[in-house]
Amino acid sequence: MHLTETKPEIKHSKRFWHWWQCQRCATGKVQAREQILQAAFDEIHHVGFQAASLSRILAHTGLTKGALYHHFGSKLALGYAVVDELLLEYLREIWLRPLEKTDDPIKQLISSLHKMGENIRQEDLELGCPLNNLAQEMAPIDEGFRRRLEAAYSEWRGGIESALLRGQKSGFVRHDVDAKSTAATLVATMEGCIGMAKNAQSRELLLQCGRGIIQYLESLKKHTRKRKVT
Amino acid sequence: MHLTETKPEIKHSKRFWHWWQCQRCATGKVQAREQILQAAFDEIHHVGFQAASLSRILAHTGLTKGALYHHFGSKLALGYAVVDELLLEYLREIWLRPLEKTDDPIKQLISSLHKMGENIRQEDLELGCPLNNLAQEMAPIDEGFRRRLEAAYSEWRGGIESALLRGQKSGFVRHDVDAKSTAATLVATMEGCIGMAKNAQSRELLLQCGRGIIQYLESLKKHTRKRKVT
DNA sequence: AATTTGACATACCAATCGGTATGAACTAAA
DNA sequence: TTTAGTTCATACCGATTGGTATGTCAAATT
Repeated sequence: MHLTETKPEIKHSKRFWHWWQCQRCATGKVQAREQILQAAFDEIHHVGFQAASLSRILAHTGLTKGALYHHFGSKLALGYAVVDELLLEYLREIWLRPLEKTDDPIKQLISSLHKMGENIRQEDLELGCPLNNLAQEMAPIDEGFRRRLEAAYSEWRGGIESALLRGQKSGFVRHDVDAKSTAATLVATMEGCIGMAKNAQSRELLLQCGRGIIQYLESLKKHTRKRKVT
Repeated sequence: MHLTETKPEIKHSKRFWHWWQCQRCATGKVQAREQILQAAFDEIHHVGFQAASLSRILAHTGLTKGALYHHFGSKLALGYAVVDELLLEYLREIWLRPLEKTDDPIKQLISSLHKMGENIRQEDLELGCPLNNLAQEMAPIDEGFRRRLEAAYSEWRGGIESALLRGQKSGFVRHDVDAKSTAATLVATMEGCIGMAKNAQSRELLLQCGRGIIQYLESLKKHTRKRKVT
């Protein structure tokens, strides 16, 4: 899944000819697959996977079905690729990577929540969490989707769990909290809050729920002065 | 919701003759609309609204499009009716009605959670909460759906909020809890837990999250002996 | 008895869906 | 230069979709 890192900057010098300016070859050829992936992600984020239209996806890229079915075997395969190559990466970059670098997961999570509450755009508020959207729609319908999304959720919970355990060792987290169930409750609550705010189209409700989560997180803090780090 | 018990055993006998025994008119006529409603609810619960097929819905009822478009103006109108006449009733009966009768909302909520955890069928676990499903799918797409579903959520939150306020007056709930934001967080967390358990297809995860919610509810209790009621 | 209205069934429609077959343009290898 | 393999575009397919127009029969109304 990480093999796409190897995409070359200038793959071939082929882009300069065709006697004057082949728009397609000049700009997008090497990115055709990524274009489709991103457009598919957007389309799915807007209308869900089942209602996602391949024609609309392609219309947004300027490509045609020939390109799509050259890179992806089917609509389902395209959907899987969106999860594997985009959704999972977003999750890791936004939620998991920051947690790996800290011994104070509570502080880090609160920081992430604040950052999200401040930076979230109206459109994203209305569209909700793409991971949760896809999970709620496709989990009962397609086992392939369900397994991939469950793997993502599992990784998410696992990341929080191990961060909480590290936090306990470092003295930032109370020792009587069960890391595993706390991680599960945290993820579930965050997704639930985003979903509720999405339906209400209310940033205020999102912030309200966010404060509830932060309050919950604060209750997990260890208050001894055993270690005081900046 | 349980009215479907009265559906006739001999589903297709209606075509046996018009002039001596019209099965349809004899038994099911008044229920045709409710049959379609219930079948639509099931179909939507299984595949979502957009992917819901009118043909499949009708196939499950034995009726035809003539009946459907006689009672409902469009697929959208059918979807709205499902929300207004079925979903909202479920919500009120299962979650809101019990709360109205008690002065100890925490006890009541914990009881409801236990009941749900014990009685939930595997199929319902996999399909998730129909209200949440519909909200996550349709809120960004159709304003009519969104408003109706938001009205439902608002009623849900409001019911919990006023129950919490009554609980405070009666001395069962701590006075420093903010009823409104607590109600919002509770609903969001419950939906989030159901959604997460649905994706994981794990009753264990559902129970785990449920314990997390109960733990949160316990923290809202007032522990004075001011009033001790059975 | 005659007529209207309600409650459906039947047959059909254009539009859209995901998917495929074929071929053109181009590159890399021989 | 020839050949083989990529990378797409074009044109088309059957299936399914929501929706409609018309017809039929029973009950209600006049």
